[in-house]
Amino acid sequence: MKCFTPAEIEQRLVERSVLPTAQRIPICRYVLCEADHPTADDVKRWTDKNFPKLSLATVYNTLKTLVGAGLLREFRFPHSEKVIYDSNVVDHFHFLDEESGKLFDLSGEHVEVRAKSAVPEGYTLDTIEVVLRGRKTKR
Amino acid sequence: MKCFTPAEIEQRLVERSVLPTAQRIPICRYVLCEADHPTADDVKRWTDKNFPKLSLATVYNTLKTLVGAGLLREFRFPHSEKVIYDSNVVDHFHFLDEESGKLFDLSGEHVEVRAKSAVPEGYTLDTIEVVLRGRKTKR
DNA sequence: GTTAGTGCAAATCCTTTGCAAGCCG
DNA sequence: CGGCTTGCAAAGGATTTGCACTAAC
Repeated sequence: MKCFTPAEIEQRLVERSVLPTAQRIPICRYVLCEADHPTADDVKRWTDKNFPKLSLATVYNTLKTLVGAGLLREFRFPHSEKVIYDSNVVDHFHFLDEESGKLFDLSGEHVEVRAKSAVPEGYTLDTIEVVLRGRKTKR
Repeated sequence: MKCFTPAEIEQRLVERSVLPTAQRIPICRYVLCEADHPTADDVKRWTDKNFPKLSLATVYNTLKTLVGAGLLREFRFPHSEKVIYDSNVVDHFHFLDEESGKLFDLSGEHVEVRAKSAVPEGYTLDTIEVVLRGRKTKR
């Protein structure tokens, strides 16, 4: 898990032309460092504990702003209707624990996709998404 | 696109212990034959045209029943918050046209995934999901 | 006649939006 | 001052649910 100092967070925001407001910094602290594939709801629960005056709308606004700034990615997975945010903005895949819903990041080294003949006639391939699903091995 | 006769549809339902009611048969006709990755909404729009008395709740109930019976699969894709139904119940992957939202089925021949080292320690791999995303080639 | 299926409307969940008020440059 | 940000509450879209009604064994 990456860990940025408050100063580093502020710097990253400024770099991307996002004003580092009093609400955005704590949200970033959680979302970019501490959290692991959180939902908006997870973020709200965390801010409720730590920064009680922060509103749900601001959570959503900030998350959207961060996604727009390229500091965060949003995913939608088959197992949940909620949007899931990922501070890992490098291309990667996921492994889903079907029991707990926990997600593991998989880098390109772990998964190889060969999609040569898969792109329909007249189309250009843009991105590849892979989700492996499984569960804890029973023994 | 598969095409079943009304009799075949009825038989498939009965085989899976799903009562072939007056509402379910038309829904199946659309969903199992005519439709291409429809949403619940698509189904409702179709029944509104062809079987006006059919309620939204029945559409959802029927879709859920069909999924439970293994006649239909449901998917959730990153580009849409709606559930998408697929009459192709054999394992396969998808190509998404990011502009139109249209989905193409890809069989295992088209895409090869090597996931050897990707499964986290202590986990067993269950299924693999792949979505390729792209758009029409500009020329 | 009992059980399963249907229709309707209300409810729920997640997310977005409108708008008035606050803050910062 | 003027624009961006915030908070609140209301609205919105997708799906589910409660319940009375109907239909099929």
